Amino acid sequence: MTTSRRDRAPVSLTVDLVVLTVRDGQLQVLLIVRGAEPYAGQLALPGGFLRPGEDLEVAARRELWEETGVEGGMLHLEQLRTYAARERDPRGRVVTVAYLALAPGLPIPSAGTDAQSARWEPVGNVLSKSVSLAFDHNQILADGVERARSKLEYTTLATVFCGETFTIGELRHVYEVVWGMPLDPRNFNRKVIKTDGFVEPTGATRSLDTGRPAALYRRGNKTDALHPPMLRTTIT
Amino acid sequence: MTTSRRDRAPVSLTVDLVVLTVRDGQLQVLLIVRGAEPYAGQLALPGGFLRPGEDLEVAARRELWEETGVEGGMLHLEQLRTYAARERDPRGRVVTVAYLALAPGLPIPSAGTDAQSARWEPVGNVLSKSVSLAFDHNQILADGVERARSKLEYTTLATVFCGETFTIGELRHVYEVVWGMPLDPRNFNRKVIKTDGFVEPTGATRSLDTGRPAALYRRGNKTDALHPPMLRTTIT
DNA sequence: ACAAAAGTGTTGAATCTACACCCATGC
DNA sequence: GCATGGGTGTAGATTCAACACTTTTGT
Repeated sequence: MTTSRRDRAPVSLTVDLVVLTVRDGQLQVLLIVRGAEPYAGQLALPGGFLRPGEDLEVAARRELWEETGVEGGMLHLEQLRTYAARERDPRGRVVTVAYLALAPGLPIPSAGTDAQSARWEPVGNVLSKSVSLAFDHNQILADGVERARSKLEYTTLATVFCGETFTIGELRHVYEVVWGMPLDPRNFNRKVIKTDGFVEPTGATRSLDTGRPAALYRRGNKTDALHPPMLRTTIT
Repeated sequence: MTTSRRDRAPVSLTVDLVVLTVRDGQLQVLLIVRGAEPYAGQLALPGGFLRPGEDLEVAARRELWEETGVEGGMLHLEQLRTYAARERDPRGRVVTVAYLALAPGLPIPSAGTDAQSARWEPVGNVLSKSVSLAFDHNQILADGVERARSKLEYTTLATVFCGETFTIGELRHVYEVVWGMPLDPRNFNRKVIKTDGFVEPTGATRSLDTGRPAALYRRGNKTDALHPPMLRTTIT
């Protein structure tokens, strides 16, 4: 190690969050309107600077709370990727660690202290570039959505989009929205039920406006890997 | 954004590499003996400080070359994860971005300028703690191996462990070593051949010491996703 | 001839897909 | 009754796992 002290680039670290939910039959992302330069007034992912001695995941939950009022205590949070391109932030060398959060349908967030406002936006509007985000946040969002899509295939993660208890139909709805394709309700039902540890019945049922009441389930004990995976047999 | 300047923790960024290869029927990782404090004389993953204005992936290839003499030009390199626990480095707040590299059987590296020596070590010896690494590198290695194992299932990545051209037997050997389980040569053959874009025949054959010569293949045009995946049907 | 590795055939089991069909509720 | 969504049955196609068997080389 002959690295001299001046070869060690000191950088600022930020944490940004891709918070996804399923609302109104669409996959939506939580965005804020930036209140300060750079990119003041523009839409961006929630996030901010890591504080001295703070852990990344702690910082992620804190920023989420401060900027959007969303309580991060019980949502699924996983590290997505780190972005460090030189020109990504006009303030200098700012490296960001992006996190992916998946949440059940959340209340419309109330503006916190650090943001003028926060809101849900359908990801389709952002990915198609009709809504443009600050920094490289369009890219980060695209990576997050891609991660979510593929994780639905080989993990039980879809259940975190649902509430504490849910019907198989609701779970199927999550898959259909995230993958953007219809699934056969009858085959989906069987597949989920017979996959060990995916969901477990609560015994209760839920009545919708119309139709037969559906059995309610909660998340199974299998946290992640699905064997065999839920296949989307169409082309990718 | 009311973040004051002192709330922005300046950190040092390092890049560390989990370089995996298949040698002598074992999955092996490239390690160096640290030449400087902290952890001088102890084994560690190759890596080092990011230089001002340097991109992460460039830094990863540079450190690999400087510390081990391995030419990173043509090996598969992907970001693994970022580690930022407060106590992970005695020098202060040092955050590391870990990269995973997969390479065909490489020559035994010659020591470079920054390391007293570099060598291959079977990952089993490290994961079982009979070999202990500096910093949190044991954890980083475990995460890298886990990533490699699962990527073999649903991507064509196993081919990067092979040379430019390879036999199906060699490819199967990669799977067997990384997954640590025997596979049926006959079924494996068919599965790989019929999976569109996995491998394509070169027309040539290769003779081993004994047995019928095997047809040679090169990587197919499908870079990543495998549909359907190569399933390990046994318990995980 | 024999050993060894490559590759093909085949068979029964399991799974997937596309339906027909029944069930339970609100209106 | 009728619309609507929940859930079961089932037949044909596809895939999988296991293993017999043939092919092609070196010795």
